Amino acid sequence: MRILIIEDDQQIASFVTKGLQQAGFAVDHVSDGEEGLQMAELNPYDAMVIDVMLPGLDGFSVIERLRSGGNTTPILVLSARGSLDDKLKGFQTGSDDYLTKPFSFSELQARLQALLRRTTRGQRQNVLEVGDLKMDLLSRKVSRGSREIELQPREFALLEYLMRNSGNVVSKTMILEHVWDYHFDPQTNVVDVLVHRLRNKIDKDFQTKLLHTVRGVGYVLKVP
Amino acid sequence: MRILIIEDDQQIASFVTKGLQQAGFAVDHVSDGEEGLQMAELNPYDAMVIDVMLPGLDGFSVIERLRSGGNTTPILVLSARGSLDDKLKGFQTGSDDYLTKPFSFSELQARLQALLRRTTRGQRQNVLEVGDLKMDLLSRKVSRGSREIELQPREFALLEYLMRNSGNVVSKTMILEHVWDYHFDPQTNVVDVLVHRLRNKIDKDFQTKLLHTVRGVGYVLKVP
DNA sequence: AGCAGCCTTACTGCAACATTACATTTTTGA
DNA sequence: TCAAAAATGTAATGTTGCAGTAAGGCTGCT
Repeated sequence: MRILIIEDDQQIASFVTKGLQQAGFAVDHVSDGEEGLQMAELNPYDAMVIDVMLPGLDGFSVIERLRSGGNTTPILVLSARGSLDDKLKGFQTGSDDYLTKPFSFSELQARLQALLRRTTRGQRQNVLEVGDLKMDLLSRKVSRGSREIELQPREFALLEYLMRNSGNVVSKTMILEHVWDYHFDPQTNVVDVLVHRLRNKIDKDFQTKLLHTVRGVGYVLKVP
Repeated sequence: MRILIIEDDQQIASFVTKGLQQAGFAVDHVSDGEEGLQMAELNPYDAMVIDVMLPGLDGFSVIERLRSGGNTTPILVLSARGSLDDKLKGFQTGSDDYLTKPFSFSELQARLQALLRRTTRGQRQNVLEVGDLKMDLLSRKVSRGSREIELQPREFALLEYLMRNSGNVVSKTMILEHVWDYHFDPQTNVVDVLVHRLRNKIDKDFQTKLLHTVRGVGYVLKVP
């Protein structure tokens, strides 16, 4: 899940950014409207958090320009307390929810997740399963059979990608794009190494292997 | 479900009263402590929402007198922002949860419902336990095994938060919000330092460690 | 056999976390 | 009310472990 935050207050921005990262989101943060607009147009975000008070191009203008450009990404607006006009204007211009400062992080997270749930309507599940391998996306816990498995962040991201595409072969290039956000060849064997580490954790101690390599193509996660 | 609200600020009172009525609760509202006490003694409420700042008899006195009279109705305390003392005093005097102003209605509703869920099935919890670590919320005493542990207020608040979420990872952001009531990034390592101090007291002299760090995410309190 | 593609292992840089000392704020008690 | 003591916050420094790199071994295909 990729989130873009456009907020000029460094303290709030840092707080929200770190909080969402710790909750497992991939977060980008910019401090002004112009830059935000560019980022939003260049990358496919699952949601955005936009402050209305911004130097230069303000939040509403950003939203207007995004929407008129055909962008339908869900947007959570941050505004100063008690300004009802802001709220109305927010909904009119095409945002999906708002939050007045000061807000609590847990509330922001709750609303953001509600927004994501609503817009992706049922597409995304909270639990992925392949054979006896289970992954809970909310608690970020992974288990095989009755045994819990501890994964590092990168390993988790890789496994998530493999599980979302289970049954299908995913190429190294695709893995690099989705797990590392690389759009070029790193000229190293990062993927190989990570696959190896993941195998040690999910396949090594088990009879039936789930992660198979397809020579010359890539990898598949499936029951044999 | 009957709820009593003791709150002198008319705007907040009206806001909360209407909100809860629309959510299907039967709500009574009074504006001062004396009257609240009488209402609480006369009627069987499922929960109460009490402001600490009240004209005449203040909120804490109300709670104290209710509790000493044998009343065990769950209580949600409303207090001014950022006053840690209030929180502690709140728990000491026998309230069950607190909320600092300004708060959002959805948060109040969520906490109230959590309170009702917690208290209606089974007894109200005055003691939290994780492994051999015990915390008594009323007497504010903490022990591990047979050994008593002295904690500072902040340490106590942190441990309480960890214990209430034992088994789950809590992020630093969440800790900042619930233990410090910060809604921004302090840009310092307060949390790290406090965790270290807490560890010295609850884990250092013991074989099995309970407080584990999850790199990049936060901390968990659990038996390994 | 030879080679390309993959696996395995060891090493290392860096960021996150732990630890410590010290400064500041708050509380306490005369 | 003031000063000592306690509690909490800040910042500098030390440590650890994840993740990226690269070298060398293995495997299966032509």
